[in-house]
Amino acid sequence: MKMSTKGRYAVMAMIDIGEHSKGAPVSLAEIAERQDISQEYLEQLFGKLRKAGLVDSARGPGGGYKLSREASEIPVSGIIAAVDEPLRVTRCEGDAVEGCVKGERCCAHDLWSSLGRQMMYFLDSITLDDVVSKRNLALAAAVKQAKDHYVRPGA
Amino acid sequence: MKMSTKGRYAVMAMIDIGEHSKGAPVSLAEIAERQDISQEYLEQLFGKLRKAGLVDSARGPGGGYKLSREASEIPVSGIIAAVDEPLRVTRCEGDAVEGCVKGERCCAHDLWSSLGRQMMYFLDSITLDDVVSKRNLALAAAVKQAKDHYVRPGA
DNA sequence: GAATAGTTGACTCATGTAGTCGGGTATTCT
DNA sequence: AGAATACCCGACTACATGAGTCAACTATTC
Repeated sequence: MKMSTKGRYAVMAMIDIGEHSKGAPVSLAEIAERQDISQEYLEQLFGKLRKAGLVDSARGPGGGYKLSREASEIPVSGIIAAVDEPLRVTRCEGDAVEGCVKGERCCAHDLWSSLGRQMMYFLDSITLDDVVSKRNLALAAAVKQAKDHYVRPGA
Repeated sequence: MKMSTKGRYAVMAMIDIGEHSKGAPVSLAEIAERQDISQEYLEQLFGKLRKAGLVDSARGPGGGYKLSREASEIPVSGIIAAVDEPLRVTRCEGDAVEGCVKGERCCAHDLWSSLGRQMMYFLDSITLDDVVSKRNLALAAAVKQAKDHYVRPGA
Protein backbone atom coordinates (compact mmCIF):
# COMPACT_ATOMS: atom_id res chain seq x y z
CA MET A 1 0.00 0.00 0.00
CA LYS A 2 1.49 3.24 -1.13
CA MET A 3 0.51 6.86 -1.02
CA SER A 4 1.17 9.25 -3.86
CA THR A 5 -0.62 11.98 -5.72
CA LYS A 6 -1.71 9.28 -8.14
CA GLY A 7 -3.92 7.68 -5.52
CA ARG A 8 -5.19 11.03 -4.38
CA TYR A 9 -6.06 12.08 -7.92
CA ALA A 10 -8.05 8.89 -8.29
CA VAL A 11 -9.94 9.52 -5.07
CA MET A 12 -10.61 13.12 -6.06
CA ALA A 13 -11.93 12.04 -9.43
CA MET A 14 -14.16 9.39 -7.89
CA ILE A 15 -15.52 11.96 -5.46
CA ASP A 16 -16.18 14.29 -8.36
CA ILE A 17 -18.23 11.65 -10.11
CA GLY A 18 -20.13 10.88 -6.94
CA GLU A 19 -21.00 14.52 -6.50
CA HIS A 20 -21.87 15.44 -10.08
CA SER A 21 -23.41 12.32 -11.51
CA LYS A 22 -27.19 12.57 -11.36
CA GLY A 23 -27.71 9.20 -12.96
CA ALA A 24 -25.91 10.39 -16.10
CA PRO A 25 -22.25 9.54 -16.71
CA VAL A 26 -19.61 12.19 -16.11
CA SER A 27 -17.03 12.87 -18.82
CA LEU A 28 -13.32 13.06 -18.14
CA ALA A 29 -13.29 16.54 -19.67
CA GLU A 30 -15.57 17.78 -16.89
CA ILE A 31 -13.53 16.13 -14.18
CA ALA A 32 -10.31 17.45 -15.66
CA GLU A 33 -11.74 20.96 -15.62
CA ARG A 34 -13.13 20.86 -12.10
CA GLN A 35 -10.26 19.02 -10.44
CA ASP A 36 -7.52 20.66 -12.46
CA ILE A 37 -5.98 17.39 -13.62
CA SER A 38 -5.00 16.80 -17.25
CA GLN A 39 -7.53 14.74 -19.16
CA GLU A 40 -4.80 12.54 -20.60
CA TYR A 41 -3.61 11.61 -17.14
CA LEU A 42 -7.16 10.90 -16.02
CA GLU A 43 -7.59 8.56 -18.97
CA GLN A 44 -4.68 6.54 -17.68
CA LEU A 45 -6.10 6.37 -14.18
CA PHE A 46 -9.62 5.54 -15.30
CA GLY A 47 -8.34 2.70 -17.42
CA LYS A 48 -7.23 1.08 -14.18
CA LEU A 49 -10.34 2.06 -12.24
CA ARG A 50 -12.47 0.49 -14.93
CA LYS A 51 -10.47 -2.72 -14.99
CA ALA A 52 -10.81 -2.85 -11.22
CA GLY A 53 -14.58 -2.68 -11.65
CA LEU A 54 -14.95 0.54 -9.71
CA VAL A 55 -16.50 2.52 -12.57
CA ASP A 56 -18.62 1.77 -15.61
CA SER A 57 -17.94 3.56 -18.88
CA ALA A 58 -20.20 4.77 -21.66
CA ARG A 59 -18.77 5.83 -25.00
CA GLY A 60 -19.98 8.35 -27.46
CA PRO A 61 -21.60 11.75 -26.96
CA GLY A 62 -23.15 12.07 -23.54
CA GLY A 63 -20.88 9.28 -22.39
CA GLY A 64 -18.43 9.19 -19.53
CA TYR A 65 -17.98 7.30 -16.29
CA LYS A 66 -20.31 6.29 -13.50
CA LEU A 67 -19.60 4.67 -10.16
CA SER A 68 -20.27 0.96 -10.49
CA ARG A 69 -21.99 0.94 -7.09
CA GLU A 70 -23.08 3.27 -4.31
CA ALA A 71 -20.40 5.56 -2.91
CA SER A 72 -21.06 4.01 0.47
CA GLU A 73 -20.05 0.63 -0.98
CA ILE A 74 -16.66 1.72 -2.28
CA PRO A 75 -13.81 1.66 0.23
CA VAL A 76 -10.99 4.09 -0.40
CA SER A 77 -8.52 1.22 -0.16
CA GLY A 78 -9.93 -0.20 -3.38
CA ILE A 79 -9.39 3.01 -5.30
CA ILE A 80 -5.80 3.35 -4.20
CA ALA A 81 -5.04 -0.32 -4.77
CA ALA A 82 -6.38 0.04 -8.31
CA VAL A 83 -4.10 2.88 -9.42
CA ASP A 84 -1.07 2.66 -7.14
CA GLU A 85 0.80 -0.55 -7.61
CA PRO A 86 1.72 -2.04 -4.25
CA LEU A 87 4.95 -1.08 -2.57
CA ARG A 88 7.57 -3.62 -3.52
CA VAL A 89 9.35 -4.66 -0.36
CA THR A 90 12.63 -6.12 -1.56
CA ARG A 91 13.03 -8.38 1.42
CA CYS A 92 10.35 -9.52 3.87
CA GLU A 93 7.90 -10.19 1.06
CA GLY A 94 4.42 -10.41 2.57
CA ASP A 95 4.47 -12.71 5.55
CA ALA A 96 7.04 -15.00 3.99
CA VAL A 97 10.43 -15.30 5.57
CA GLU A 98 12.52 -16.35 2.55
CA GLY A 99 13.59 -12.85 1.61
CA CYS A 100 14.53 -11.86 5.15
CA VAL A 101 18.15 -11.48 6.11
CA LYS A 102 19.91 -14.83 5.95
CA GLY A 103 16.72 -16.84 5.93
CA GLU A 104 15.69 -15.65 9.36
CA ARG A 105 12.74 -13.49 10.17
CA CYS A 106 14.27 -10.04 10.53
CA CYS A 107 13.43 -8.01 13.61
CA ALA A 108 11.72 -5.26 11.69
CA HIS A 109 9.45 -7.74 9.94
CA ASP A 110 6.60 -7.59 12.42
CA LEU A 111 6.81 -3.84 12.58
CA TRP A 112 6.41 -3.44 8.87
CA SER A 113 3.59 -5.87 8.42
CA SER A 114 1.88 -4.25 11.37
CA LEU A 115 2.15 -0.82 9.83
CA GLY A 116 0.83 -2.09 6.53
CA ARG A 117 -2.11 -3.67 8.32
CA GLN A 118 -2.70 -0.42 10.16
CA MET A 119 -3.00 1.55 6.94
CA MET A 120 -5.23 -1.07 5.41
CA TYR A 121 -7.59 -0.98 8.36
CA PHE A 122 -7.85 2.74 8.01
CA LEU A 123 -8.42 2.98 4.28
CA ASP A 124 -10.61 -0.08 4.34
CA SER A 125 -12.93 1.31 6.97
CA ILE A 126 -13.58 4.50 5.01
CA THR A 127 -15.86 4.63 1.99
CA LEU A 128 -16.05 7.21 -0.74
CA ASP A 129 -19.25 8.41 0.85
CA ASP A 130 -17.48 9.00 4.17
CA VAL A 131 -14.96 11.26 2.47
CA VAL A 132 -17.62 13.27 0.70
CA SER A 133 -19.67 13.81 3.84
CA LYS A 134 -16.45 14.51 5.77
CA ARG A 135 -17.28 12.24 8.65
CA ASN A 136 -14.78 12.07 11.45
CA LEU A 137 -12.41 9.80 9.63
CA ALA A 138 -9.78 9.30 12.25
CA LEU A 139 -12.18 8.46 15.02
CA ALA A 140 -14.12 5.93 12.99
CA ALA A 141 -11.00 4.09 11.98
CA ALA A 142 -9.41 4.12 15.39
CA VAL A 143 -12.48 2.72 17.07
CA LYS A 144 -12.93 0.01 14.47
CA GLN A 145 -9.30 -0.86 14.83
CA ALA A 146 -9.33 -1.02 18.60
CA LYS A 147 -12.43 -3.17 18.50
CA ASP A 148 -10.99 -5.58 15.97
CA HIS A 149 -7.85 -6.01 17.98
CA TYR A 150 -9.67 -6.49 21.23
CA VAL A 151 -11.77 -9.22 19.67
CA ARG A 152 -8.70 -11.08 18.48
CA PRO A 153 -5.72 -9.54 20.26
CA GLY A 154 -3.23 -11.99 18.84
CA ALA A 155 -3.59 -10.71 15.30
CA MET B 1 6.09 9.95 6.08
CA LYS B 2 7.18 7.34 3.64
CA MET B 3 8.00 3.69 3.80
CA SER B 4 10.87 2.17 1.89
CA THR B 5 13.64 -0.31 2.43
CA LYS B 6 15.79 2.66 3.39
CA GLY B 7 13.74 3.23 6.53
CA ARG B 8 13.67 -0.45 7.28
CA TYR B 9 17.43 -0.75 6.91
CA ALA B 10 17.84 2.08 9.38
CA VAL B 11 15.53 0.41 11.88
CA MET B 12 17.27 -2.92 11.44
CA ALA B 13 20.64 -1.31 12.00
CA MET B 14 19.44 0.50 15.10
CA ILE B 15 18.03 -2.73 16.46
CA ASP B 16 21.35 -4.41 15.77
CA ILE B 17 23.17 -1.80 17.81
CA GLY B 18 20.66 -2.11 20.61
CA GLU B 19 21.16 -5.84 20.75
CA HIS B 20 24.92 -6.04 20.38
CA SER B 21 26.21 -2.97 22.15
CA LYS B 22 27.26 -3.87 25.66
CA GLY B 23 28.36 -0.36 26.47
CA ALA B 24 30.95 -0.46 23.69
CA PRO B 25 30.24 1.07 20.27
CA VAL B 26 29.29 -1.18 17.38
CA SER B 27 31.14 -0.81 14.07
CA LEU B 28 29.40 -0.52 10.74
CA ALA B 29 31.41 -3.49 9.50
CA GLU B 30 29.74 -5.69 12.11
CA ILE B 31 26.29 -4.41 11.30
CA ALA B 32 26.90 -4.79 7.57
CA GLU B 33 27.92 -8.40 8.16
CA ARG B 34 25.03 -9.33 10.41
CA GLN B 35 22.28 -7.50 8.56
CA ASP B 36 23.61 -8.15 5.07
CA ILE B 37 23.66 -4.49 4.07
CA SER B 38 26.66 -2.94 2.32
CA GLN B 39 28.85 -0.93 4.64
CA GLU B 40 28.99 1.97 2.21
CA TYR B 41 25.24 2.24 2.22
CA LEU B 42 25.15 2.06 5.99
CA GLU B 43 27.63 4.94 6.16
CA GLN B 44 25.17 7.04 4.21
CA LEU B 45 22.30 6.16 6.53
CA PHE B 46 24.30 6.65 9.71
CA GLY B 47 25.38 10.07 8.56
CA LYS B 48 21.74 11.05 8.75
CA LEU B 49 21.04 9.16 11.97
CA ARG B 50 23.95 10.94 13.61
CA LYS B 51 22.83 14.37 12.40
CA ALA B 52 19.39 13.56 13.78
CA GLY B 53 21.01 12.89 17.14
CA LEU B 54 19.86 9.29 17.32
CA VAL B 55 23.34 7.81 17.56
CA ASP B 56 26.71 8.88 18.90
CA SER B 57 29.86 8.01 17.00
CA ALA B 58 33.37 7.11 18.10
CA ARG B 59 36.24 7.14 15.64
CA GLY B 60 39.37 5.10 15.51
CA PRO B 61 40.00 1.47 16.35
CA GLY B 62 37.35 0.08 18.65
CA GLY B 63 35.08 2.88 17.49
CA GLY B 64 31.61 2.69 16.01
CA TYR B 65 28.12 3.82 16.89
CA LYS B 66 26.06 3.76 20.05
CA LEU B 67 22.44 4.67 20.64
CA SER B 68 22.31 8.20 21.99
CA ARG B 69 19.68 7.18 24.55
CA GLU B 70 17.82 4.12 25.78
CA ALA B 71 16.06 2.03 23.13
CA SER B 72 12.83 2.64 25.00
CA GLU B 73 13.31 6.38 24.43
CA ILE B 74 13.66 6.18 20.64
CA PRO B 75 10.42 6.11 18.67
CA VAL B 76 10.55 4.39 15.31
CA SER B 77 9.06 7.49 13.70
CA GLY B 78 12.26 9.37 14.46
CA ILE B 79 14.44 6.82 12.74
CA ILE B 80 12.37 6.82 9.60
CA ALA B 81 12.04 10.57 9.54
CA ALA B 82 15.83 10.85 9.76
CA VAL B 83 16.65 8.75 6.69
CA ASP B 84 13.54 8.90 4.52
CA GLU B 85 12.89 12.35 3.25
CA PRO B 86 9.22 13.19 3.69
CA LEU B 87 6.75 12.38 0.97
CA ARG B 88 6.39 15.48 -1.13
CA VAL B 89 2.70 16.15 -1.51
CA THR B 90 2.45 18.37 -4.56
CA ARG B 91 -0.79 19.95 -3.53
CA CYS B 92 -2.44 20.02 -0.11
CA GLU B 93 0.83 20.91 1.56
CA GLY B 94 0.48 20.24 5.29
CA ASP B 95 -2.74 21.72 6.56
CA ALA B 96 -2.51 24.72 4.27
CA VAL B 97 -5.11 25.19 1.61
CA GLU B 98 -3.13 27.26 -0.90
CA GLY B 99 -1.95 24.30 -2.92
CA CYS B 100 -5.38 22.70 -3.12
CA VAL B 101 -7.33 22.72 -6.33
CA LYS B 102 -8.31 26.27 -7.26
CA GLY B 103 -7.65 27.63 -3.81
CA GLU B 104 -10.34 25.51 -2.22
CA ARG B 105 -9.79 22.77 0.26
CA CYS B 106 -10.00 19.66 -1.89
CA CYS B 107 -12.27 16.85 -0.71
CA ALA B 108 -9.47 14.37 -0.30
CA HIS B 109 -7.56 16.77 1.92
CA ASP B 110 -8.97 15.56 5.22
CA LEU B 111 -8.57 11.97 4.18
CA TRP B 112 -4.91 12.37 3.44
CA SER B 113 -4.01 14.34 6.49
CA SER B 114 -5.93 11.81 8.53
CA LEU B 115 -4.01 8.93 7.05
CA GLY B 116 -0.73 10.69 7.63
CA ARG B 117 -1.70 11.31 11.23
CA GLN B 118 -2.69 7.66 11.55
CA MET B 119 0.73 6.47 10.47
CA MET B 120 2.43 8.97 12.71
CA TYR B 121 0.47 7.83 15.74
CA PHE B 122 1.49 4.29 15.03
CA LEU B 123 5.19 4.83 14.46
CA ASP B 124 5.32 7.39 17.21
CA SER B 125 3.83 5.09 19.79
CA ILE B 126 6.38 2.36 19.13
CA THR B 127 9.93 2.54 20.40
CA LEU B 128 12.98 0.65 19.26
CA ASP B 129 12.68 -1.39 22.43
CA ASP B 130 9.14 -2.43 21.54
CA VAL B 131 10.32 -3.78 18.22
CA VAL B 132 13.16 -5.74 19.78
CA SER B 133 10.96 -7.30 22.42
CA LYS B 134 8.27 -7.91 19.80
CA ARG B 135 5.46 -6.50 21.87
CA ASN B 136 2.02 -6.58 20.36
CA LEU B 137 2.58 -3.57 18.16
CA ALA B 138 -0.80 -3.22 16.56
CA LEU B 139 -2.77 -3.44 19.77
CA ALA B 140 -0.69 -0.86 21.57
CA ALA B 141 -1.06 1.63 18.78
CA ALA B 142 -4.77 1.10 18.29
CA VAL B 143 -5.54 1.59 21.95
CA LYS B 144 -3.41 4.70 22.22
CA GLN B 145 -5.07 6.05 19.15
CA ALA B 146 -8.61 5.34 20.26
CA LYS B 147 -7.88 6.91 23.62
CA ASP B 148 -6.39 10.03 22.11
CA HIS B 149 -9.32 10.52 19.84
CA TYR B 150 -11.89 9.96 22.53
CA VAL B 151 -10.23 12.60 24.66
CA ARG B 152 -10.39 15.14 21.84
CA PRO B 153 -12.76 13.71 19.24
CA GLY B 154 -12.63 16.77 17.03
CA ALA B 155 -9.03 16.26 16.03
C1' DG C 1 -21.04 10.85 -41.28
C1' DA C 2 -19.48 14.21 -38.12
C1' DA C 3 -18.81 15.05 -33.48
C1' DT C 4 -18.16 13.21 -29.00
C1' DA C 5 -15.82 10.56 -25.75
C1' DG C 6 -13.69 6.41 -24.11
C1' DT C 7 -9.34 3.07 -25.16
C1' DT C 8 -4.77 2.03 -25.88
C1' DG C 9 0.17 2.13 -26.13
C1' DA C 10 4.28 4.53 -26.59
C1' DC C 11 6.78 8.18 -25.24
C1' DT C 12 9.25 11.94 -22.35
C1' DC C 13 11.11 13.93 -18.21
C1' DA C 14 12.17 14.51 -13.39
C1' DT C 15 12.89 12.54 -9.05
C1' DG C 16 14.05 9.08 -5.67
C1' DT C 17 16.04 4.67 -4.34
C1' DA C 18 19.77 1.73 -3.89
C1' DG C 19 24.19 1.26 -4.07
C1' DT C 20 29.34 2.14 -5.25
C1' DC C 21 33.77 4.52 -5.14
C1' DG C 22 37.49 7.21 -3.62
C1' DG C 23 39.34 9.90 -0.90
C1' DG C 24 39.43 12.27 3.51
C1' DT C 25 40.04 12.74 9.07
C1' DA C 26 40.20 11.25 13.85
C1' DT C 27 41.79 7.83 17.17
C1' DT C 28 44.25 4.05 19.15
C1' DC C 29 47.87 0.65 19.47
C1' DT C 30 52.55 -0.81 18.76
C1' DA D 1 55.98 8.12 14.59
C1' DG D 2 53.30 5.40 11.89
C1' DA D 3 50.19 1.81 10.80
C1' DA D 4 45.71 0.19 11.32
C1' DT D 5 41.01 1.03 12.29
C1' DA D 6 36.80 3.12 11.45
C1' DC D 7 34.03 7.11 10.93
C1' DC D 8 33.16 11.07 7.45
C1' DC D 9 31.88 13.10 3.09
C1' DG D 10 30.83 14.03 -1.60
C1' DA D 11 30.36 12.50 -6.13
C1' DC D 12 28.90 9.13 -9.11
C1' DT D 13 26.08 5.39 -11.36
C1' DA D 14 21.96 2.45 -12.66
C1' DC D 15 17.38 1.77 -12.34
C1' DA D 16 12.46 2.19 -11.19
C1' DT D 17 8.61 4.94 -10.54
C1' DG D 18 5.65 8.97 -10.83
C1' DA D 19 3.76 12.41 -13.50
C1' DG D 20 2.37 13.82 -17.57
C1' DT D 21 1.97 14.11 -22.90
C1' DC D 22 0.86 12.55 -27.56
C1' DA D 23 -1.16 10.19 -31.27
C1' DA D 24 -4.00 7.07 -33.13
C1' DC D 25 -8.17 4.15 -32.72
C1' DT D 26 -12.87 2.54 -31.69
C1' DA D 27 -17.60 2.94 -30.27
C1' DT D 28 -21.83 5.73 -29.92
C1' DT D 29 -25.08 9.27 -30.67
C1' DC D 30 -27.26 12.95 -33.29
